[in-house]
Formats: sequence, C-alpha cells, structure tokens
Amino acid sequence: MTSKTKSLESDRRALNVTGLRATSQRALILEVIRRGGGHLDADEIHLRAREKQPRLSLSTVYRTLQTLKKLDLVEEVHFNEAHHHYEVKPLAEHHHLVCLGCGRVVEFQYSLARLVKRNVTEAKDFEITGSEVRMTGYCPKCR
Amino acid sequence: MTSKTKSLESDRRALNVTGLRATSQRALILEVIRRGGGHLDADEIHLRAREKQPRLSLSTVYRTLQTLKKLDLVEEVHFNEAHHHYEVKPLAEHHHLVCLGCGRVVEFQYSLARLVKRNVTEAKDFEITGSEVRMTGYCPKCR
DNA sequence: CTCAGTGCAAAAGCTTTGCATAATA
DNA sequence: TATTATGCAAAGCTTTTGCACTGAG
Repeated sequence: MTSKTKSLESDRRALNVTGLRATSQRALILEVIRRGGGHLDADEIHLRAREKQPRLSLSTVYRTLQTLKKLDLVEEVHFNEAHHHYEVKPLAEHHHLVCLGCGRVVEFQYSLARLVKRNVTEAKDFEITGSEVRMTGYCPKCR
Repeated sequence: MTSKTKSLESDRRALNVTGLRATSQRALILEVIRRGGGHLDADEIHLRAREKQPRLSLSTVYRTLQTLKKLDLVEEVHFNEAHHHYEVKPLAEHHHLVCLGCGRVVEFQYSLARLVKRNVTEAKDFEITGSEVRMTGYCPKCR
C-alpha cells in the first residue's frame, strides 16, 4: 500500500466520521493540500487538483476549504496580505517566518500561547484557542 | 493649542519631510486613523473621514494608506481574515488578542521577536523587521 | 430514492488603476 | 507653472452564492 493510498483512506475516514459525504473532490483537495508543502492558496490548490480532475471547479475548492476549516482538518494562514493560504492542521502550535527578499517561508515551533498566557496580564483571563505568528524580515541569503 | 491641532501639525511635518505634498486629505486620513483607536479598515476610515470632508473618495483612502505604509507611519494588521485594518505605527512591538465571541480586540505588548530570535534556531540568522501576533480565543465575558 | 455536494455562471466584496481636473510647492 | 494628488468610474481579484444536476449513502 502506498502512502498516498493510506492518506486517502484516512482522509475518507476523517470525512465519514463527521457525517459528511466523502466525495472524490474532497479527498483530492485534502490530498493536494497535504502534499503541497502546506502553503498553497485556493487558486494553486485548484490548479494542482485539476491535473487529476480537470472538471473540478474553483467554487468547490472554496466550499471545501470552508468545510475543512470547520472540521479543523486544515488551517488558514495569512502571511500574504493579498489572499489566504492553507495547510493541513498540525498537532503542535507553529508559526511562520517570511523572508521579504525571496518570499521563502520558514516554519518554526514554539509555544507562544502558553508563554503569553503566563506573562501577559491582558491574556490571563482569556481562553486562547488559536495563535498565529507571522514574522517578517530577511533570511541570511537576502540580508 | 488643542492636541488635535498639534497632531495635525506634526502630521504635516511628517509628510513634508518625505517630500510628499501635505494635502488636507492625507492629514485628515492620518488623523482619523490616530483617533480611531487603531483598528479601522479602509471603509471605516473613509466613512469617518467623510464626515469632515464629504467628497473624499475611497480610492484616495486606499492610495493614502499605501503611501503611509511605505512611510512607516501606519501599520497594516490582519486580525480579520476578510480585510485589513490600520493603526498608527506604535513605537514598541505589540500584538492582538481577538475574542471570537464578541470581536473585541485587546492589545498587548511583549517582545516576541527578541525572544524568538534568542530561542528558535530557524530564526537565529534572520534579520527580523516586523512581527505580528494574532491570538484568538474567548474573553472572560464570552467564555 | 433523497438529500448533500458539485459545476457553472453570475454576483459580491475589497482593492487598484486610467484619466481628466484640482491643488501644492 | 510643473508636477503631484484627487475624484470618479471602470476594471481586477479573490471569494461567495443561486440553481439545476449529479452522485453518495
């Protein structure tokens, strides 16, 4: 069994659990996001998915993205001001470092929510459910 | 001299320094952003500015916003996925805590960039020029 | 067989741009 | 007076929605 088949099946399972219908489009979109390295926007997802399923519409991509967000299967990140990017929801809190020179996106892990909750008065009484950090700057090469 | 007059004059000075023309529209937009508590989107800025200058166009708001960003006089923040918000550039690094219940935005200050640069390998060789943290959750009232 | 999901086209935001006019330096 | 900035209208993008059709359960 290939790893691709495996993730397709677990995707199908994930979809089934929620009572949603496991359509080929949803499985494909989820697969594209997973294999896409994490940082694709809706249009890129559509483009790649259409290589396998040429009739897939952009509206379905958007609708599926919304569905998957609600299911907490994918996460929306905002490092580009213009439009959103999507990645399969990781287990640990992680963040992005964006190089303004070459556009490269570096991920890093750090429990900022916990730290902020401990050290910031304003956050003490907050129940923090999500956190997104986007740091910009210049990577060694572009500096 | 009122404090309002004072900021208008310093705005004018700030604009002059850069070689840009100090138009009444620019001064007004900057004033609206400053008085607006910080978290206005383009449309809200337009709305408020038009109370004083009814013929001000939305395009001018957008163009001015771009100009002011380049001048580093205002900062664009992204706590709403739909569109951008603007605030006058603060001196210290600060971040946002957004309540998913009531939409309230709480600001807090914390030198995350410094901390991340110290503790995260991936960030060690990065020259970090900006950082934006958007934490979501529920405030005491909405929890 | 039923109803959720899809494709297509059209609409709905937000944002940018072209061009003639107005205002600044 | 020479540009730069503005207003208006039109265009451009991304994202959403209506509706008839298709396909999963």
